[in-house]
This record gives sequence, structure tokens and C-alpha cells, in this order.
Amino acid sequence: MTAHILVVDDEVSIRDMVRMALEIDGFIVSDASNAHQASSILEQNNIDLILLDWMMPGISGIDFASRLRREGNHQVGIIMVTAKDDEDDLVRGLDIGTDDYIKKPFSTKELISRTNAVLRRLKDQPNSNEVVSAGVITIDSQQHRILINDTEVEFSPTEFRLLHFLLTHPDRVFARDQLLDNVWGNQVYVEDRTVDVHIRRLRKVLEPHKCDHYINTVRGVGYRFTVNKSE
Amino acid sequence: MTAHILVVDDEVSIRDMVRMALEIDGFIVSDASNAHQASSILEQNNIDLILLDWMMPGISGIDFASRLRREGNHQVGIIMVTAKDDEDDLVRGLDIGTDDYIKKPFSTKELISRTNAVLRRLKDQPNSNEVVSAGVITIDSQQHRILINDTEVEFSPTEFRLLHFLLTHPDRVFARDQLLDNVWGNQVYVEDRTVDVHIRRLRKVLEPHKCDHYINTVRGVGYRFTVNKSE
DNA sequence: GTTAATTGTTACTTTACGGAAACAAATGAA
DNA sequence: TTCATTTGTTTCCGTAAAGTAACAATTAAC
Repeated sequence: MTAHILVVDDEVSIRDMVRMALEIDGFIVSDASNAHQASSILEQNNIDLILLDWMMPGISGIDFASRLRREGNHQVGIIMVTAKDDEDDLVRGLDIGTDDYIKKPFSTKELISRTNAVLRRLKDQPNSNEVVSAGVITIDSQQHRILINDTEVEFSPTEFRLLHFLLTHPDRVFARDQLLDNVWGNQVYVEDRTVDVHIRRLRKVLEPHKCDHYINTVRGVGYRFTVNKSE
Repeated sequence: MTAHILVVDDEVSIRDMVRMALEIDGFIVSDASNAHQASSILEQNNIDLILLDWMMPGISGIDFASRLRREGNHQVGIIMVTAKDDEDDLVRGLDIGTDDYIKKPFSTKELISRTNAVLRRLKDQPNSNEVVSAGVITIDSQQHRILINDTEVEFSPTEFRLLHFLLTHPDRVFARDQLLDNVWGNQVYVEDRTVDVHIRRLRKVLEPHKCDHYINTVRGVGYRFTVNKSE
């Protein structure tokens, strides 16, 4: 889920500065010095967000952005980067359908903040309205609540993610590595056995509600979530 | 959802020009030649946006705008209209709390564009003309008052907006960034942890009235407002 | 101008979560 | 049975996250 960001600016110093700031924060960064380059990068990569300079020789940022939106590309986020004296065109920019703008000069802190904010807004829309349930367990991810038999039960963050993953992928065995990838994320490295401990903690919380048996151990392989008790 | 726009300018030719442009685009338009007239129209109508001339005999546009905001009218949008030599004062104008400005002379295209942009931004914000309540808390945003158990309780501006946002979006977790976007606005950058401090201040004010438990901490995620106590 | 209020930041404290180690129990193979 | 391997469980401890208070800088009010 690391976002891929395209930086478009004709000045190499700005590109480098922005690239560095973004990479330090864990983003994947591509850059382009003009609209033409940017287009081809967009076609060949799965770009999440474009940081687009307002004034560029040739096709300007504003033209490029409006062309993208006109061509029906609404999924990619666009942040316009403007010099301070362009301010009076800002509204026109926002009218095109860009997501935000940053005024030069800007701090890397501000850059990161706005980037994250736009990415979050883009991601939020389709997702999180879901309520999933299995057996007596119901998970409302928007409220970040878990109900068991209509009673709220508290889980720690990792327990929450683990149970959510298992519940949304029922009747299927997952090896410990797979669980680590999906629940912990493939960036972090932790011991396999850590999964055991968290499975234990999960069962402990589920136990008072008589549904710890939803979590099966498949010896030699891993764990499985199922509402049908087989043993 | 046709917007109602008030045009305030002492020159009749400008009023007519603007009125015509807006009406062609489907807006409902009222106009006034001075601040006094504008006030009475504001009281009698549900105005969405004011196009306000900067320089006017009597009470100037800037004075009128700042008075409106000081009186707590934050729901109406304000676009300042300035002659080209007033530019120095622009920053001051935006500081008062106007939403945008247009320099004379302007094209009707630009006028429409900015008007739409401001209206769009306003629409996303909490609709302030209503009285909302949850549990023992009642917020009258028009009066800018908060009642808890029918007793008025004082809040600072930021506390007010924060509580209003949370109360109008109950039972949903918001990350700190999301709260910053929605309560502080997406054009300001402040630290994540600032949210914590304001949550603390909010709880401190709510505490004497035994409803600080409406604000839940969701560790690793953010905060949630709910009237149903679970623990 | 003086005072008070508000707000963002920082620094310090407290909490509790998560990861690993260590040991116990269970399972399967010989 | 005995042994090796896998899993269950508990405990410890570092640390990330939230709570809190104090501070400084604005801003509003008087």
C-alpha cells in the first residue's frame, strides 16, 4: 500500500528536493520535467498522486491537469504546486478538479502532510462503509467496533486487524507468513511465532463469548477461521 | 439546490453586469448598493454567497465582511471584488475570513468559475443553519451556542468546531489527519498531536457535565464520538 | 497600551501494546 | 513407549501511543 507519486516540475532542483522528502517518508517516486514525459510515465505505471508544477514551459500544469480530467482520469490525485504570484488563478485550478495546491516555498512537512491528506481522501471514498459478519461476530470498520451477540467487545489494534482479516477470508487456511503479510504488512519482519501469540490473545478475548472455536489450528500449516464447528 | 447570491456594489453598472452573468448561469441574485441594504437582505433571505465590493462609500466591503464574521456568520460565502490598485490589501482581506477575491476587471467566465468553486467548498462544510443534538448536548450553530442539560456551556472557537464536527458525525472513528482536514481546514498545516491537546481541552470542558465519555479514544486510529457508553 | 484568551507546539508522564523468550503441552513418528 | 517437532501459554520488557501540563506566540478585548 505504499503510494506511487509522480513529481512533475521543469526545475531539477525542485524535483530532487521533493523526491527526497517523499522517499524519506516511504513513498515510491517517479519524476518528469514536462507534460509529455509525465504522460508516458502515467501510462506505464500505477500512479496514485501527481505533484504538478503550475508553470512549466510547453504544456502548463493547469493544461495537463485539465486534460487528464477531461480524458476521464479521475482516480489519480493531483496537487498543484504554485509560485506565490500565481495565487489568483488558484480557484480556476481547483475548478478543474485538482485535489489540493501547495504554494512555493513550502516545507517538506507541509508537502508530506498534504500528500497524505489527499491520498487518504482518495482512498476513503469507496472503502470503509462496510459491515461484515460471520456467526455471532459483526465488524463495523467505519465505527471500528466489534460486536459479539450485539455486545461490544474490545480488541487491541493488531487483534482487530487479525480478526478482521480472518473473518473476511473464512474457511481458508493461512500459513503464519501469509498472516504476517496480510495483517502486519509485508514491510515489517517479525517472528512467525508472534502469530501464535496473537492467535492466543484473540482466542482469549473470544473465549468469554464462546466463539473462540471459530479459530481452528491446522497443524503443520497454519490457522483457519470458520463458523462451522467441525471438531 | 440553486444558490442564492447577493451582489453588493455601489456602481449600478457593475451590479447589473454581474447580476446578468449570474442569472444566465442559473443563480438566484439579489443586490444592494451599500452595506446597510445588504444587511437587511441577509436577514430576510437565505443567502449562500456574497459578492462584495471592496471600496464602497460608507461602510467598506472589508469592514462589512469582518463584521459579519465577528458576529458569527460563518456559513455565508464571501468573495471580495477589488480594483486593481487595492492589491496590497488583499492579504488582509483573506485574513478576515473571506473565501476568495476577484480583481476588476474580470471576465464573466472567471466570475462564474470562482463562484462555483466557493459554493462547492462551502457545501462540504457542516451546514450551520440547524440545531443538532446528541445525548445531553445540543448545538445551535446559528446562535453559536452549546447547551448541555439545558445549560449554556462556553467553548473556544476551535473547541466549538471540533465538538460540532464530532457530534454531527457520530459513531465513526476519525484519524487525527481527518479531523485536521475537517475541523481546521485543508489549507492549514498543524501537527497531528495538536488534535490530542484539543480533545483534552474539549473533555475538560465536558467533564463537569459528565459527558466527556462521549469522546472515545481508539488507540492506533483516532477518536470517535458516541453517546452509547460501552465500557 | 495592557490584559486576557486562544491556540499550536513541546516536553514530560503514563499507559498498554506488541514482540520475543522461555517453558509447558500436545501431537506425530519411530 | 520415547523422541522430535509443533503449538499453546505465560511472562517480561522496550517502546510507541495517548494523556497532560507548561510555554510561547498570536490574537482579541478592554
